[in-house]
Amino acid sequence: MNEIKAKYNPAEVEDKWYAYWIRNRFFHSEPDSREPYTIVIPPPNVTGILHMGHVLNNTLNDVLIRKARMDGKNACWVPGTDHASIATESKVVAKLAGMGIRKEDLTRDEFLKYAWEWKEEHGGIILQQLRKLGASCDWDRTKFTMEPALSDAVISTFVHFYRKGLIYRGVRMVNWDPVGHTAVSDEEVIHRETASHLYHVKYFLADGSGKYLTIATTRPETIMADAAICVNPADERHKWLHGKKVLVPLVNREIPVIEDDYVDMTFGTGCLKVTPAHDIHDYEIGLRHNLPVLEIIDDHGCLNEKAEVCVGQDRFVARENVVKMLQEAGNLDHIEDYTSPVGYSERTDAVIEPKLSTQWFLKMDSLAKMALESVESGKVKLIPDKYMGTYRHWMETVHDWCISRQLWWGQRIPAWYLPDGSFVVAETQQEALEEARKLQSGITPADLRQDEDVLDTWFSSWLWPISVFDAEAPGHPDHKPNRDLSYYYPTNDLVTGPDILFFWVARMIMAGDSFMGEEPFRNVYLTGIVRDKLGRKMSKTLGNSPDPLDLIAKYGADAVRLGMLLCSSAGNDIFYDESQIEQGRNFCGKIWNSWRLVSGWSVEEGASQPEASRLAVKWFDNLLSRTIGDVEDLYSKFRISDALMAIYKLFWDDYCSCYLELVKPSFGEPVDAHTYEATVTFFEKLLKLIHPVMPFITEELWQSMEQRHEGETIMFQRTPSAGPVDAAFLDAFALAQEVVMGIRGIRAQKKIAPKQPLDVYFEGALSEELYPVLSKLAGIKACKGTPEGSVSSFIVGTVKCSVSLEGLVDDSEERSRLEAELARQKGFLEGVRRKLANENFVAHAPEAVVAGERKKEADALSRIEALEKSLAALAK
RNA sequence: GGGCGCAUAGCUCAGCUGGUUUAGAGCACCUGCCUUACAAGCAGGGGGUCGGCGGUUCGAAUCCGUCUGCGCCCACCA
Repeated sequence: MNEIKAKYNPAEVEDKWYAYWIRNRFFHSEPDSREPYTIVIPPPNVTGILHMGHVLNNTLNDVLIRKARMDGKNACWVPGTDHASIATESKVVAKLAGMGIRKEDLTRDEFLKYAWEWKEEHGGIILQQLRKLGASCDWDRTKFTMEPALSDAVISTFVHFYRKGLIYRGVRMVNWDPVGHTAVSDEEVIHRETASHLYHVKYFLADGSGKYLTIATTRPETIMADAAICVNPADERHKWLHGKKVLVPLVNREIPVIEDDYVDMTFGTGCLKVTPAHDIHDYEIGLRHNLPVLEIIDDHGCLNEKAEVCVGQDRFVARENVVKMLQEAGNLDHIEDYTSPVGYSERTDAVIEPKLSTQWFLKMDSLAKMALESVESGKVKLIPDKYMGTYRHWMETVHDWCISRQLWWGQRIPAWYLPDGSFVVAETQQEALEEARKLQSGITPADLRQDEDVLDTWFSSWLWPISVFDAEAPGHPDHKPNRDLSYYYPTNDLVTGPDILFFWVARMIMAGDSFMGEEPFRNVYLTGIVRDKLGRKMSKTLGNSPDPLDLIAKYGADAVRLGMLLCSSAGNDIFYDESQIEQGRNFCGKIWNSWRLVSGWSVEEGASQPEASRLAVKWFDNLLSRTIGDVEDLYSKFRISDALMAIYKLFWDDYCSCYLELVKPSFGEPVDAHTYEATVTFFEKLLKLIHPVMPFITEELWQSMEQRHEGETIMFQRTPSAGPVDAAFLDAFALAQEVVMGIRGIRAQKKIAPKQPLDVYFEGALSEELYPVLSKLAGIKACKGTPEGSVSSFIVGTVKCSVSLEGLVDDSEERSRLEAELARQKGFLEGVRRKLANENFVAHAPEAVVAGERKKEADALSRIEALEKSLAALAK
């Protein structure tokens, strides 16, 4: 047995054991005959740094993986990072800007060189940080979504879907991010209610009559792109306009008045300006009415020469100026305040500009159908299942996925254009050349021009659970899985946030269905969002997110892990507060000190076991078994925080506060060997139970319990199993504990020192067997018969406990206490009797329930009798 | 605008298909204790008419309806 320090020092212990685990490659997994248990990490952005959300997510992942490992499974947690194309590219652009370099001035290759340098420099910091948290990832398997093999998988997938006719190229209205200079998918647009104005603008008739109509618009800067004015054909108010032409204000271009049912007669003035280039609905109206498309906003969100006015100005600057000009020109009727939803880019927070452009799309109908079926059939379980509804809704209304991005950082779209504008899709340039030559025989490599765009990041991350094992599999449904893939796939559980349920989870299911014919995981545990005490989402801009590494340094990783888990039921948001981490630290201290106590005992081999110790061992053994059963059940339902709380209470309240107090020898006395052995065994089991949550302190203590050898670890110890449970004994013991609390209560109330011996008389169903427990925990002598003189009495269940207090008690105080209790009991009895007097109740309720009520009645009566007796005795 | 979810102690939550001594836990709080493992601790204690109203039932925190207040998702009525 090793010396144990007075205080637990997490910093030193954590680094030591993490290095030990790595040195022994305990986290590494290879396929073998054991049952696999697999988790793939939700890959964080390669240039990201650890935040509290990661802490929560990865702690949960680590708890699951460590638990599985101790359950004897071959546990494999695959780590890695995501290239996060738009997020990373914008960071690189910002960094270059700081160096005075503009992206536009670089070639693609030059830019990518910078980007890779950045990735090498900052990439993987977050993976280093995860080590501080204790994450037991198989680092040998670390993957990056843009590494060559995984990129190849992305390309194969693209080609596969293209050849199946699921990927197409087309001109569509897309969500344009004018800051990121790229299209983004519908899912990357966040709508927020935004205060703006509704501008009422007069459009004069082209016939010079001076008549005009008024339209309401939120976007006056787009009027120069108007192609028509539209009214509802059923709208009587505007019948006079049918077939007329009006002039676009400021530019005086003539446009027709058209009729379309789309127009809502109750909104605004019932007249709509149609701007096909800059509004999705207008675009559709334009298609129906064959209207010209006039684009006046460029990729940067500035007005171009086609606008004729405010050329070169940013769209919001132009808005102000156009309004001024309208006013001056007499075209502005009035302005009203108006709040409407505006789309923002998830990544850059820029206001999304609907923009017509040529993009690549993946047809979602059939994929979404499969993915919906996977969840509805229960093959993939969402935890909690409240997300089923939104999942279904999304799957049923999903649009085709815009997968092209006008960026450089990412997998470049494998399409090559021929000089005549036609294109071929192929995995390599060589193949593309062959394909192209089938179209035009004389094509040379120099004639081919590869598409400039890259693929959406999610187009690579949706392959993650497959490609991390076998990058050949995606894109090749007939591929024979390699050893890793066939062993580890499907993975078991996925822990992630609900915010990427559709971005990522749903699409992984689609990819799994498509290429493996099997869902990529069984359970999806959706965590909440980590918020601060005030309920605000943790964010860098608010500055309300602590640095997890600071917390780890201050409290220890185990404390941080426990603190995060304590308050994290699945799907609910987490209200982070540092006090939770303090609680974790305190628990570490408790565990530490309990072992300090036990390890300090001297053992006397031949000594007989005190009765209190024998009972304590029997009790804790049963309680441990029962709790292990409960904990297993809670884990199976992913009720991690409840499982943790059960172990926490078992350790602290039951083992430390009760068990150790019962078996603790008097100061300087030795402990008998039986008790000692049991105490150590219990402690070791408790360490194993809590190890998945608190890996460091448990390893430290487990290692110090006896001489261990290199290569031994608590990590691979088996989860303690539950033995038979003597429920009757546990109940009897619980009753005794209540008696102890009652006696302690009287001591506190009467200010009687804990060590002052007391005689206590018991009447009723209290097992005499447990008297030694009472005696040790409450410092009393248990007596039979009737007490003489002053007593203070209380009732537990149907046991009357009378504490003999000759000379110590104040009768009037005792009387009022007893009277209050009597009144409470009478009220209770009355309630029970009211129920029993109800004929309907007796007739309709199940017999067992009625019997239960009768038992309550009888118990209450006996308690009342006992209390009355005590009061009568007091009166004497 | 549509859909989903949530309202239980000061805070965070349990309470599964209605009946287990007239609601539980952790934290916080209050009162005693520096009792030789631990003051980051020990012992004790207070605190909720289970959001409002109505209904079903012998019986409702638990089921149904409705109202109120939150949260989330979806949706570009200009």
